Amino acid sequence: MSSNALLKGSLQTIILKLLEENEKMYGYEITQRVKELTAGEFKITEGALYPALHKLEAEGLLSTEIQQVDNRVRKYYSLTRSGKTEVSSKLAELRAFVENMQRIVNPGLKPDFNI
Amino acid sequence: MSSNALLKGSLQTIILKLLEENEKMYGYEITQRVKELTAGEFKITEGALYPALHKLEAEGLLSTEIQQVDNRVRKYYSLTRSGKTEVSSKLAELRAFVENMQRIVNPGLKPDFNI
DNA sequence: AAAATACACCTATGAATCTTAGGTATAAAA
DNA sequence: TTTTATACCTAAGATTCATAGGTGTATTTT
Repeated sequence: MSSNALLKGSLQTIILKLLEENEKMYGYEITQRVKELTAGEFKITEGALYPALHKLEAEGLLSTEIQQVDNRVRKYYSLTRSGKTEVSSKLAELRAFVENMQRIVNPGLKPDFNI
Repeated sequence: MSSNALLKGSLQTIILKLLEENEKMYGYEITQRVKELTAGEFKITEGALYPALHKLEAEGLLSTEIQQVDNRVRKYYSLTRSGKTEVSSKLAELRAFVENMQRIVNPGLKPDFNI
């Protein structure tokens, strides 16, 4: 996804958070939503996204449901119960990461907690 | 480094930023400084650090200087001119990453710019 | 009508980054 | 004397992602 090296490791967090807000989404929709939320700065490639979705499903964090729309197949993903728990955990990790990076790059500055 | 998946890709940024503030540092010192700045939450492993330092040196961003201290060898790293330029670029990337993650996980919230 | 783009899924290969697990050696502390 | 701290290093494997494909339908553009 995109050319930003920092993005490594953040894809699961992004997927889980979007599904926390949207009940169910399909793969292509996720790529578009991320593009639109970040003004095109994050581009999730399908080569990264689909394996990530399959892995989250295999771990029991997501469940799937196929739908036919105009002779096209859509595979909708939703959070399972343990998926919902995992979202909080991933967001806590993200907050900790940002705080710690702030301590390194902004030494002497009070950390903020709005992420 | 540590168990946080988000850290993937942030090591170069950390190294370059620490060297921007310290003139010169050696490898072991970097691991200790990061541990102390993050209250032990980021643990940079030597298996990650040394290859990263060697790569940054090979790319011309860092220069080295050997020193003897009590019969022990220390290899000090400093930013080259292009290393100094690269710091700004990496920090800009970090800010962009955080802002975009905020747009995803805190939709409807004003981004902050203190990183 | 034909060609290109958008929609929608997928996988395989390789690159990059990290963890784990070693190895070498000196100095200090238990 | 053994462990911990200091200080450097590498090799093998895991994980994650980008690139580059493949399949097929629907819509838009030419």
